[in-house]
Amino acid sequence: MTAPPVVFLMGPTASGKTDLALALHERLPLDIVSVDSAMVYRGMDIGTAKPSREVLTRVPHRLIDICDPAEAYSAGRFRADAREAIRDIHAAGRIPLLVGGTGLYFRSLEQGFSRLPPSDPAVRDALEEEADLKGWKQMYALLAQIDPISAKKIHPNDPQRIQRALEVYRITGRPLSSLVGGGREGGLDSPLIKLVVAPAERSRLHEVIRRRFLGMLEAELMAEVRCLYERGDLHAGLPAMRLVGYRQAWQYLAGELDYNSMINKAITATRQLAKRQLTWLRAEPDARWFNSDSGRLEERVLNFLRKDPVFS
RNA sequence: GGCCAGGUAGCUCAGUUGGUAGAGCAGGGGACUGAAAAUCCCCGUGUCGGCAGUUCGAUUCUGUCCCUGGCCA
Repeated sequence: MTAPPVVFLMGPTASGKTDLALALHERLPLDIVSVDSAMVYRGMDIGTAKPSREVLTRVPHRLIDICDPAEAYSAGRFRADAREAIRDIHAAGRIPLLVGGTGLYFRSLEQGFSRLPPSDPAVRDALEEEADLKGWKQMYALLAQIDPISAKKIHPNDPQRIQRALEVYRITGRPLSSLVGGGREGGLDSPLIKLVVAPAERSRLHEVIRRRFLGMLEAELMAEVRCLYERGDLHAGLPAMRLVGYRQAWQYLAGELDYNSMINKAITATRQLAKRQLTWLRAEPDARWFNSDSGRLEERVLNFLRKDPVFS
């Protein structure tokens, strides 16, 4: 008896994953788990293109609205949360449909992680302060001393990864590279069906992204962001406030951007996000691709799934 | 109509004391082990507005024409 299966539905932002997932849920014994680093945040609905309130109550989605924007969610938490969700769904005799566009989350779930410590805000703050003082060049030099192997892999201009490598060293006393060397563990051992939906034409995706953002503004995105802005305990450095759209809207509210620049920069940032997502997807082995801008998408995906013994 | 300032990469502009040019942004490709909608790496031939002249050689100098913006009529 092999482990029960799991379906991945992956795609860049604005490719229609959410609607497709709902359609699949209606016709097959699939329950939805979100794989989205932005939809986890509560009170961030319009800009993350979450399914509507109405849809969420009718069709449960796991891993949406599970984190306050003041907190940093993480790939590590995702992996644990997702495994629990998968276990529950399997226990109910159904099949998990993991839907989203966050490449790192999919990979960490599928392949697991090396035994590394989770991030530690206190250590990060300390490193941040140190870097403000000495500069990241110095921090990189430090890393090169304690962990030359990691330093070789990390670009000197990549503060985020330099910081993580130093953090791991401070917490464990061991270089990141030595811990990663042990390989990953805790990956999924379920059979996987991987679906990718993406438009064949990039220009088409760009157009959809533009229209969608303008639609978000009409849906009162600014009121939503103003609400977050006025909470008082949030700031621009938080992961949640660096999300595409929210970052630019925040800058606009802070008077750093005029309204039109805000719109243009948000749309541009979304396009760039979609491009990065596509880079993950192209590297994904064994995925079945569906063109999202030719017709009858649901039907094509459904036909494909029904051919699988899992659904017969 | 006159004067001035411009017309250089998709956009904003720099530059060449004459040897056919380079940044930022956009765009494309890539990386990705607890922030990942994040963070980073790589990629720049374009009649240097048209035509003519000077010159071994003009995008660079001269003339002329066209276009844009400003000022004056």
